[in-house]
Amino acid sequence: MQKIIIIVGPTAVGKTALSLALAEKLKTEIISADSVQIYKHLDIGSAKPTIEEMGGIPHHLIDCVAPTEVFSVSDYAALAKAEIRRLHDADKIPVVVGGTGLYVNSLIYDMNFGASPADEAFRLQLEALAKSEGNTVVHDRLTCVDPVAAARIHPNNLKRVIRALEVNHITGKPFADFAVEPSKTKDYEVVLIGLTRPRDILYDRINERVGLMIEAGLIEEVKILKNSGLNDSYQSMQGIGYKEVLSYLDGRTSYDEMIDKVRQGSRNYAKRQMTWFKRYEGIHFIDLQEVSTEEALREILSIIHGNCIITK
RNA sequence: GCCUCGAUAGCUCAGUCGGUAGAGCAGGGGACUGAAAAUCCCCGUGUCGGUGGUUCGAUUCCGCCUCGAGGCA
Repeated sequence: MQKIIIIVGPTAVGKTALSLALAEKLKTEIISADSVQIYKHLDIGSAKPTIEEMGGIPHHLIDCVAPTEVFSVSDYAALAKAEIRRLHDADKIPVVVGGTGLYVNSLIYDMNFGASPADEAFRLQLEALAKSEGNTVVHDRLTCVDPVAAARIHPNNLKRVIRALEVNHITGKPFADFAVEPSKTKDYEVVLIGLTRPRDILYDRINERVGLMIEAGLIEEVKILKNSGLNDSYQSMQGIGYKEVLSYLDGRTSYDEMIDKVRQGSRNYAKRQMTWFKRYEGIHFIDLQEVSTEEALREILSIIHGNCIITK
């Protein structure tokens, strides 16, 4: 079974720098697992590595779709798996790097996304129903057709309730069929590395990075996107840093407030990411505050080669 | 100097007709199967500015003090 290395961690922890060094050492290529970097023209706000930073190492699943397009996990899984196959065929160990937990899940678990695409009209209809009759009415419908899924999804989590109904609507089968215990993929041997830093230090880094993004021209970047016709109804514009700057450009928030909101959103996001990654069985956490890049690399290499040194 | 209004959770504030108090945000924990940087759930003891007084009992009423905002001189 061929190996893949997956490096995860909260935003601003230092994934890019480490993965670049690792890819260099392994003479391989990088596959991104990031739901915003997938978009073209969302560069500064998504902390996309620049061409210079990439230093000649090929990156995949970055700049794949236009900001006007809708993109989903199943799209991601298909594209990423194709890249992984290609690298394996070339005898390279793919390095997957990213902070989007669901995308990572789509690679390490066997997930069945195939059967039910999105049905926009159906979603809108149920959203309207929820607005007029309340969330519980929609949830009650789910209880009728799929009590198992209904029991697992909170009535207020409208998105999920609607998705479960959508699957049922399209396939005629309960959502729970797709949501059994996730089974680990047999396609490859996954080496999972989780990058961490003490909470307060990570938050400081986030706050600082937002300032750097502004200096680097984030507002100008969003202005161009806005002028090209994008607004907050687009999926791509829901990213942290984009929605807030858009709101500022529309005069709905002050400059200072906008900066605070971007920082806040990033911090909250980092916390959610950490919750997600903590759940992975067999993940090797490395605290970048305690070890140097060199030491981290050495540790990762020894994990890859079997003699696991597990860090605390 | 005088008058008025404030002072309650890390922040913004609500409230207690006198029986020691609660929202939003922040923060913490968690969930997550085709929007996931999205979406959602759970967690609130704080000398109620200080100090005297009235009272069985004061954060609440009264006096004084401190600090802040505004007004009049």
